Amino acid sequence: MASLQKKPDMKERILETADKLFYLQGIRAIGVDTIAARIGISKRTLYNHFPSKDALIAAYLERRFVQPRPSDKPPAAQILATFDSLERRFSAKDFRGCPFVNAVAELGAEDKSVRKIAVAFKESRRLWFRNLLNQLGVADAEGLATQLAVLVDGCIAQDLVRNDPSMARAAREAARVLLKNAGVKVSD
Amino acid sequence: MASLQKKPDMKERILETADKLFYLQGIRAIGVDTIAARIGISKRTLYNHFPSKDALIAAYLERRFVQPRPSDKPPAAQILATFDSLERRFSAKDFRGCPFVNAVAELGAEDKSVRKIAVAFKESRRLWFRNLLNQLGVADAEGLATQLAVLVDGCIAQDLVRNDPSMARAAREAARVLLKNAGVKVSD
DNA sequence: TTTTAGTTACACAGACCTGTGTAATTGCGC
DNA sequence: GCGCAATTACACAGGTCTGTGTAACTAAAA
Repeated sequence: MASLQKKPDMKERILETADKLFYLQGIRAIGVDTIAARIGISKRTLYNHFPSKDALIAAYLERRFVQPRPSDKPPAAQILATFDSLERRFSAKDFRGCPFVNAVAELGAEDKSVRKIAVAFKESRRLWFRNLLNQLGVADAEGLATQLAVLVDGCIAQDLVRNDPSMARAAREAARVLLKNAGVKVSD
Repeated sequence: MASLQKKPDMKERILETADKLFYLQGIRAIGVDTIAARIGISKRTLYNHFPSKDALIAAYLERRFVQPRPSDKPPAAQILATFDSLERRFSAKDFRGCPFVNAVAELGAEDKSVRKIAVAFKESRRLWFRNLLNQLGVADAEGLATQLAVLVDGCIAQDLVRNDPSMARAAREAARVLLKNAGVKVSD
């Protein structure tokens, strides 16, 4: 009972629920039983869609790997808007840090596949910054992109422990100074 | 056998070992059996010194809460030296991020006592920065201290996933720019 | 020597975990 | 209605974990 068998891909339903639980409570803290029970399916069904918990973890992280959608705003505004968006997400009470950093922290360095996707995610964001900086004609786009990536992860970590969304604004202000210092015209 | 009963406080020996294992492999990943076995003592002895694993975790984090020792170097140099020190620690292969951030990531937000000590640690470092900035006569010492704290945690998180000690240098360069922008004379 | 505090070995309870096996059942397309 | 694929309930193996109970042992203090 209580299972009306909605069409939308069982696999996706499992992933949705795993995402919520893994992210909010930790990967190690959540067992597959818990996930199945939350959806109202049997554990067997879950294992029919994912061969192991590790596979589910991998799929969870891959699903979290989303690129920012392209924008027509000016590059400098896009960069600063990153931090505004972070501040908004910090304010939601279901924010609990970066899922990739958390996964590496939880699962340890020996878990190669987790570390691999985490690195890929971090690098993809750094490259997104670098691309915008190149559009702005910044000389050391490489270095500045790295610094911006550091600011992003820094305010995320700070908010994770402090629950203080204003950390995003601090990071934004720092980013603004760094951009100005690199010769970028920045409005506010 | 294999237990020569060295005097030095059993409690401290337990903490030393717990520290190493908790930090390198994760708190949830290490059981009390593992810690006891590593020292060569019985699990019973461990529980004679700590009433529960939670108590051991708390003691582990408290032991990690060390303040930087006072220095006679000029304040600006002390601030920048923070990042040099981080780069050195990143290069050691037994570095695995910030134990407080990791603990919060692992144990979740519901664990109040862990979060509490993590917040205290982050704030103590921020205040250390603020104090130095005040000595330098920086106008917004409060805000800049927060930004520096963000840079510290940012490069730590980046190094945790990327294993790239140069992240500390990127953060240091960003810190240098922020200091200069605040009117601080900075040598190199 | 006797007392005492710390430690040991070891078993065990109770919980939770991942993953599998199986036979019955359900819903859907045909 | 029939067949088929997905799902279900449920038991279970085998492992891990935290924490306790107990009786014997050891070393050092008294």
